[in-house]
Amino acid sequence: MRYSKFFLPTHREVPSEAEIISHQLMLRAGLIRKLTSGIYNYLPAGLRSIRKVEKIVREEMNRAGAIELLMPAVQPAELWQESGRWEYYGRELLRFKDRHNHDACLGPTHEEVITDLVRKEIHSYKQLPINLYQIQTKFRDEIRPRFGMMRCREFIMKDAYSFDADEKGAEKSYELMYEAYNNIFRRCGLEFRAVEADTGSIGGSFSHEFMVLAKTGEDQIINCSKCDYAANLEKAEVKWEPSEPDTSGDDKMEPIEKVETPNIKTVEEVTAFLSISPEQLVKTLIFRSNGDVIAALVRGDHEINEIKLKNLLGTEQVELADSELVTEITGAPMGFAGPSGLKLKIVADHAVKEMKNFVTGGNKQDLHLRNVNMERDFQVDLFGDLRTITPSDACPRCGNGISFGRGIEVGHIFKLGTKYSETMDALFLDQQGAEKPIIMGCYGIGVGRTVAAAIEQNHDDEGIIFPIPIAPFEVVILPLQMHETEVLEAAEKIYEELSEEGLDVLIDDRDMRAGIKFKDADLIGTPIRVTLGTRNLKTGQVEMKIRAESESLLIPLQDASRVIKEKVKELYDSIK
RNA sequence: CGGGGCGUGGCGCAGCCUGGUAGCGCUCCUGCUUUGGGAGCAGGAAGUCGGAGGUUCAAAUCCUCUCGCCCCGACCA
Repeated sequence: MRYSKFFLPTHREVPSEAEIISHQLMLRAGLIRKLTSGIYNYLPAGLRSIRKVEKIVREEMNRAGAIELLMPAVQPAELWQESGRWEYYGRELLRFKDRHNHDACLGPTHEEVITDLVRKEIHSYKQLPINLYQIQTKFRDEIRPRFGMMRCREFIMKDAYSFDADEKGAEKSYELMYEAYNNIFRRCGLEFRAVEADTGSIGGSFSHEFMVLAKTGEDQIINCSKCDYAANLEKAEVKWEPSEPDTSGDDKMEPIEKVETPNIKTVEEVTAFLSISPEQLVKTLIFRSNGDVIAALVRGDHEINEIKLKNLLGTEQVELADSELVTEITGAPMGFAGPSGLKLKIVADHAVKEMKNFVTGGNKQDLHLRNVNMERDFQVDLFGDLRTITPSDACPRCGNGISFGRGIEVGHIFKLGTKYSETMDALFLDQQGAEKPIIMGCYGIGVGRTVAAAIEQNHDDEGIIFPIPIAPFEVVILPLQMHETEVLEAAEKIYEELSEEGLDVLIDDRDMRAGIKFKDADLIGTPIRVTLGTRNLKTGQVEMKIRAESESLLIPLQDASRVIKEKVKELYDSIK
């Protein structure tokens, strides 16, 4: 490609709308332009990068036995009503009416459409297993789009759906996708990690997220220092074992004691006021859960995990109560809630089970209680893992230490089970002639987000440092003196030779000063830069520089194409 | 939806408090000089100051409403 004939508008200045580095660089390097909030144009260079990710995705999906198809963006409301998600998906689902006043939506995902297709066409175990995928534009009307390509409303997604006759087959399909995803992100040149995750609104029983490791990631992830356990913070299990029964006799229940705590509300304030440690206090949190109100108890030094709470309760939604509701339920302003005397369902974290003679709120303004004990002073309806893991916790699998990090979710795979096939009657006849629901899995990759994550992970002060497999161009050639025929001809020759080899080459044939060409080449992040100038051509040499390295080297002009080609191969090999 | 911030040539911003000729840097165009890390000089183009209403002799500036965008939170792949 000739820069002069291409459409690659770069900016020197950082657009004020962009906060994170990948967003800034994608705008500056001319990869994307915003149309409106959360909706972007992919400019030609950005599209090239997108297409390269798609190509890797296709190759690995096909290799795993999946089959590509393409489903519509526009979907009828009936299917969503049938699955129940017309209500449940909420305002993120962009709805509209067509001219006949029929409700429709723009697909944020395609479980309904694919399940409908499969139930109509697949009726026998002989047609299973099958895994169908597409690369298609999705629309999710995000409450708050942000960070450029990271959280858009309209975005390109690869989504795959597997259909199996039995649980064992479904597990196999899941593992195939797990492997394929590892291959895809490795081949994109990314540093990533598969972590256990919550299933969210897609539903299902089990899932992994593929996280590109980056400081600016929206998700917190934890991983074990010894074994291969890794999980999203919101999912990470807390290791809990009942401790040995205390036989020392120190566990005697003391009489309950009221303490005046004027305007002392937070855990910090209460523990300081009473000279106790947070481990001696139980936090009582009031939640709204599908119309019910419940109380959740965690130890003072622990944080409630709403997702775990939601899963323990088996409800679709939990919401921390507002001050009005707290006052109504406990009879006291926020900060003085306690479990004793509450006429509510009470759930508690495992750690609370071990506690004796602890402090809670007194359900009265400016009152706390000392020496509160379970059973005697209140009953817990349900115990469970309710708290967020902390750095001092042990790995839930092997018991060794864990570490915290941040990641960008670029892929997510789910074991769906029969959630959709049962509600939508996607059934098949097994070998015995018995009718059964098909067992499903679904598997997504954010294509644009993968490009953004790659930039987030690979950049410096000058701009992007693209991993070569997803770079818009593999090689950029800079003829510095456009009026020197010697320079121009040498550059053209290398350009033609490399292009004929099938490499993606950009030649910066603009009549611009050298500095501008260097700056743009660095900004765009092309892995290999070849500079031709009168200075080095005098001695028959051209300069080759790897974007990711600081040193450049001189190579003889006559060997240039061969050496560059070898370097391209070397860069690819370093990734595989 | 709650909190905060911002809308002024393509981009980045000043001007607003205290109303009175719409400015700066970059970009863009022309010419000359320059030419290995975002050149210099000279000339030039480009803005209904987000929109609507109001106050006023006079509004980018003050008031009211409204639309859009960004950030934090809630929420969510």
